Amino acid sequence: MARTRTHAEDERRIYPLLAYQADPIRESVKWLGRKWTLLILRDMAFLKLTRFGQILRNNPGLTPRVLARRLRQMQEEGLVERLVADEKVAYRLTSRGEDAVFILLAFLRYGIRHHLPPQVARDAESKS
Amino acid sequence: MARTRTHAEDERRIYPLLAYQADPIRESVKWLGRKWTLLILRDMAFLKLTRFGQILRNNPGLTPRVLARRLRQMQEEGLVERLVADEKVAYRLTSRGEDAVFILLAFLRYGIRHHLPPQVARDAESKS
DNA sequence: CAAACTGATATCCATTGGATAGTATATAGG
DNA sequence: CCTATATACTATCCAATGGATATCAGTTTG
Repeated sequence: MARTRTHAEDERRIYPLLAYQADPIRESVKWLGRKWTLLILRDMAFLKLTRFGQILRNNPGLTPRVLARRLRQMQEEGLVERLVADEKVAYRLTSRGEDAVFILLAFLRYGIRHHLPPQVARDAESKS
Repeated sequence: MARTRTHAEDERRIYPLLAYQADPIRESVKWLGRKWTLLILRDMAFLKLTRFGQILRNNPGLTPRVLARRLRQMQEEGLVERLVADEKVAYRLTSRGEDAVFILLAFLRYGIRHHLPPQVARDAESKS
């Protein structure tokens, strides 16, 4: 009864051979690709929102529990910093967080081309 | 005991006023931002992979169940098409799927800057 | 002084994703 | 000819994540 290998076993057999596979897309997707992360970055980068409540109100569907967890993760990953001044909390992008604007612009461009009513998309294209 | 409004109720109160808020980043993130979607697109766009098994083997952690579901969703969203020729299945990017390369390139650039060992990152920058 | 707003946290349930095993069909080798 | 292997999946089951709601402690505001 020779047992066949499972999928995970196959992977463990194959991947040690590569040892360190530099895979920048995989890495950056891993850090930035979780739900809400890019939308929070957009609010901070383009709309200059800094407050918990502002970001929460600007993202229908986002709940306080999820926003709190995402902001904590983004701090751990060095994308944002949490500042307390005058008893008030403010979140600010780090330089690493600001570098994500190029990704946001790529999504913006794609969204304009594919997710707007055609007339609006044409107007937007002609302006750029 | 005047009940306070829930978060979801607040949203329903606010958002109908805006009726249609064109939000290209939100839309494109919604379609492309689910786990594995961008990595599958990368495999197809850059590595020219077309087969289920190729994509599966190229993404450690991705399981057949998830890949099958993601490919089906990506077909529904018009990102890929499923072709059967000669009893063999092949997946191909649609033009909409190919437009996602700009997003992939933005992630690539970010990943090179922030998720590679510094020496490797410098080498990669100087070549571009 | 009470209501409302701030930045959260706690509890609970639904959805999604991951690990593993198994299917049907086809081809290859001993 | 029978076994082994590959291909493209599907089926079960469990774990992790996300969403809805309520709540809280500490200001502000009316």
